[in-house]
Amino acid sequence: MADSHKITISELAKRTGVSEATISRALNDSPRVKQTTKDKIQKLAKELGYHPNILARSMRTNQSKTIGVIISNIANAFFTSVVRAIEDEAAKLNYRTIVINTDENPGTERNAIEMLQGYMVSGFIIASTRRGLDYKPILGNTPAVFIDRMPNNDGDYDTLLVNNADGAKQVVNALIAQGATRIGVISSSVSTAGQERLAGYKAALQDNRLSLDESIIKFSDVQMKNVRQYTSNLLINQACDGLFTADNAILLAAMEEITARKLTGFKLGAFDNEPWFDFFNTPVTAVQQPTIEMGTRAVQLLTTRIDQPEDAGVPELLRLTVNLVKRG
Amino acid sequence: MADSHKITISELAKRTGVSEATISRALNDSPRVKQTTKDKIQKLAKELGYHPNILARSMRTNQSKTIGVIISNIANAFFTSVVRAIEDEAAKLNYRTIVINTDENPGTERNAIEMLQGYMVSGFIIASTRRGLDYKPILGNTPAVFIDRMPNNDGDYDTLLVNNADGAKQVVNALIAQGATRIGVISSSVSTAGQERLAGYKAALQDNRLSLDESIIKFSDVQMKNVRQYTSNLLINQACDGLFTADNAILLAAMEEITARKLTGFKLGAFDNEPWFDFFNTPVTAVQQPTIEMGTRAVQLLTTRIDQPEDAGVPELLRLTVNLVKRG
DNA sequence: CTGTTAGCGCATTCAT
DNA sequence: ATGAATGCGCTAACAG
Repeated sequence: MADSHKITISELAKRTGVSEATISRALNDSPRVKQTTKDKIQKLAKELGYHPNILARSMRTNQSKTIGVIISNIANAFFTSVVRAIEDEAAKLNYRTIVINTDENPGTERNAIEMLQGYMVSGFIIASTRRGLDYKPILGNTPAVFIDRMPNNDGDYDTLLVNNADGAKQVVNALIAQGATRIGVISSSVSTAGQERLAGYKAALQDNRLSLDESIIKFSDVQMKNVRQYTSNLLINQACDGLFTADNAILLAAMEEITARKLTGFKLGAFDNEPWFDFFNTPVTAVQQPTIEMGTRAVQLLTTRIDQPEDAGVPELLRLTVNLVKRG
Repeated sequence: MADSHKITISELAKRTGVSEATISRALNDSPRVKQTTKDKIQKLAKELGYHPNILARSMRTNQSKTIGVIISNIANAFFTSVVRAIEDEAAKLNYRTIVINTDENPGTERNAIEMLQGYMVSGFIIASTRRGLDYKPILGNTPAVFIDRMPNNDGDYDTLLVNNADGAKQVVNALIAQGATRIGVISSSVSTAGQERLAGYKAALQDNRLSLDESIIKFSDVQMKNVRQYTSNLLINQACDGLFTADNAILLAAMEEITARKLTGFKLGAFDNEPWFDFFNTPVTAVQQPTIEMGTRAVQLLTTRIDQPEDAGVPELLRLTVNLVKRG
């Protein structure tokens, strides 16, 4: 019963006696309106609690100032942090975000993109869950930036990754420096990042003249169902004195097994770092990904492509650096 | 260059020779269209990759099938989990969500609500950050459900809380059972939840005939700047043999101090639980909030109010139960 | 500096 | 069973 009458531009026009066009211009602070008129209109708008209908504006201008963010697994603290940075930077640049979580489900990803097209999103930021997908026909002319994982269409889109191989190598080197000589690894099969991290693991072994044993290289499934079993297998049966987990989700699943079975006598390494790793009973040496930078840069790259397409140049592949955090 | 021509209803009308109205009806599976016509149109729409413009539809129908979610601190794992549940349930009921994080900033909260009004959201789910605010005039007739924190307008809106006092009491009782006799507490001053949890703490002391010492009751600031100092103060200067932290953020800040100064010889309790608390070197007894249930129920309450306002009845205040997880 | 006109894409009367 | 016409709220030509 409060707002019996919704405040629109035409409502303001009626009340002030000027045309809708003038109201619109005044509200958008156009220089083509006399200052006194502007003042009067803006004052009234504030009094009446006018707020623009973003949907109508988006339709009219054919751009919604909204970024569609498609994330493969929001439960992963890494993505949570990236999304947070995306939202902050987007807000700063006067963009809104709509975040969709795909749970690593390729079908969901495609649906999400198409649904967001219906929202007339100005662009996408995507942590891709399907390696093989050709995004060009789906995205059409809509700008997009890919993060964390390389899409098939590298070359068509700006892509923002970290130096996965180097980071993994740093971790494994640290484990070796801590005395480990037989280091098991549980990597991820779903993302390109997992493959690169595995390559870094191998490089570290080679640099340290440790032999490569394929039987202590494991791959987690999407739901992490097999990680606990692999952990015991590596640390007990395979007698590993080191374990490298290739992402956050894998580490936590492995820690469950380590804690439950009170496994000790090995060095633990991980990709992805969280402040609360400091509190773990089993020390974990990890690389911290630049999540804030990744989210911030992604938005900047995207909005540049949206707002100044001519300035954007050819799509780039950027590699951000990671930081080693030694523990134990 | 791919989709040189965007597929709209009028485009489909041209290609099929029928009117836009028929296309619209067919696409919405109206019974007022011949089946064969429907089939033909739906098939073509699929072929051409037609997707409805949600903005146009929302404007026309005056409802966007979108839920505005306003969260006071998304970095808190508790809220992350609730939001996740909200998104899942909303998707199931064919609603979209737009999530805005206010960082406990009251000004941001108000802006967020007004901005989302511009998106014509069908309703709000709000973790309020301002105790004193009267939401009625801002929200108007838009349905809303409040979660985690009691708004001033209880009675006007469905509200979904946990049994804070009881949960805190359970934790403190457990600490006492573990042998603690002088339990310091760091609570939150911003939310109503913090006050209720403090009441639960006091109740537990009373039940166990422990005296209440106001000098070991502290309140965190919003940025948790003072928590580390309080932690040392309580555990060292005040010689507490127990510490109760009233939420996730407070616990983590306290753990920083505990870890840095290697503080031992006390029992730790907390509101909010995370799976990885299992891995901490200092065991923490905590209550797990029903985050999934809270998110799910919030969406159900809200969508009921949106879709069947007559069935919704008077606004309810619901208290969900929490589960104690003993450690140490 | 301001007004008039038109249309974004869609769903919905009211016709037929 | 289908079509014609209208308008949601806004901005962008085009006048003047």
